Amino acid sequence: MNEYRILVTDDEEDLCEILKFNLETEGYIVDTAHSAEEALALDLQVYNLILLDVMMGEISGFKMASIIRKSEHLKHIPIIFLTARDSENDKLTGFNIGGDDYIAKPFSIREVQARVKAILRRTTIVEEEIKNELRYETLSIDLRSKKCYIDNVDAALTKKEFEILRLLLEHPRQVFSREEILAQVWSDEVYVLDRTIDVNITRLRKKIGEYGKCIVTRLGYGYCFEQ
Amino acid sequence: MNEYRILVTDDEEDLCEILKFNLETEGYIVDTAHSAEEALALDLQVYNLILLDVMMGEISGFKMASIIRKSEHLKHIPIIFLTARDSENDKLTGFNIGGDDYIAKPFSIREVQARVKAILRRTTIVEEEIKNELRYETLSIDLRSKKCYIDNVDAALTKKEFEILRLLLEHPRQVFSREEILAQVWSDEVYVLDRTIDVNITRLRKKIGEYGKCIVTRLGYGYCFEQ
DNA sequence: CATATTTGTCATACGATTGTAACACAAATT
DNA sequence: AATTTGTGTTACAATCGTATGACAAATATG
Repeated sequence: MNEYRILVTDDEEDLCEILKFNLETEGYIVDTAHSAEEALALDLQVYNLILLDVMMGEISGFKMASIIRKSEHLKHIPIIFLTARDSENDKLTGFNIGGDDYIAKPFSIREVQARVKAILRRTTIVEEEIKNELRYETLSIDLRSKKCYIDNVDAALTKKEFEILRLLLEHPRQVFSREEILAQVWSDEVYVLDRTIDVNITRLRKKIGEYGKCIVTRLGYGYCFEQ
Repeated sequence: MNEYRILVTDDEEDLCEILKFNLETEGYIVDTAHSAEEALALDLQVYNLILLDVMMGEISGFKMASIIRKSEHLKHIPIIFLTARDSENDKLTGFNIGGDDYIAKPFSIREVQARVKAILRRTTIVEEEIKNELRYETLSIDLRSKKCYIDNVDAALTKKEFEILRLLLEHPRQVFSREEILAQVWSDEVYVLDRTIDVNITRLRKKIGEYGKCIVTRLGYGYCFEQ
């Protein structure tokens, strides 16, 4: 779930390999294609990002990008164009087609890594907002279905457990006193003892496995989700 | 308190209204302006976010953004650019001006809502963190996480230690008598001896290393944090 | 209405925090 | 210099705060 798939499309095979190697050291899964035709034959929707050379054989990068942008299943995939040093026109065309970024050759590997990271971060934040989920590593909670997943497996939290986790996850690093948790999670319901929270925290911790350690007890203060 | 004000600036009045309506359903307070001139006449510092069309009459969105970025009172306000994909705008490099995000037209309302939410959350988290921090050189305390860091390393203070340090740090150079410290930190809890404070001060000093010297004893008066 | 699930309370055990006492030392006062 | 007063420091004990299992009450579900 934390793994991003990237497709590198460039007719220079050496360059493809350099990019592949350097992006893989960053933890991405990288495939390569050496022409637009080859790329379009792949199942593109598995990719989270496409690096696309502008100048390629029969079908140019721009042409390929516009094909992608016309496909319902693919149009959301961010595209970074690679092209020969700033011809302002190319840059314009690139953005017009809907490229998300643009890197001029020759480029530094560092620059590519940075831009890739920035784009992926931006798009995943937005995707999470659209899906209404909160996430920390492979722990995610879906605010619509009120479910908590760990490695995409439902942790089967009860209502109280879910609401406590939600509160903590919405404000990471902030310590919540028992009074605050009571006010937020139990709201104006009947009175319950402070100790009740401890018990619910214990149950929650047990259900979320390793992530249970992220719910930290701050002695005398309360509880807190630590990243 | 949870109300965010957003300014939408676009010369297409219909689009402004659509955005206004859809952002208001999300609970934001939305104003609109139909030109940069109109927008700049407003008291911009009340806004938490500005949505800015790039292509507008006399003053472009980029121009307006750079004006905002040059103002001390406004430069922190996040800006999301709205750009037309088919525009001939030759200032795309202006993304360097300091936009926080950009959205290409035509866009889905969902996408706009998501990006707005993402940006606002990000900026408020940062603001909260700044607001809730007390700092002296490389010693900092975070009032939300109740933690004290020295050179970004957690000093692992206990509750009493933290609360004493907080009191002193909130009023540097002010001498606090033991009675005052008791009242502030122990409040109406059980009685404890004056000497208890000495011991806690000693423990605190030990934990904050070199900064321990900043907690100065004023003989016959009490303690004080000296910068 | 019966059953399953969730939630709350109690009792106990354990460890961290905090308070106290005792002594050593420093500063002020005589 | 002697005395008084105030503070630093250590060690130890008391207290406090929390984790957790077991059970009961409440709530949801069929």
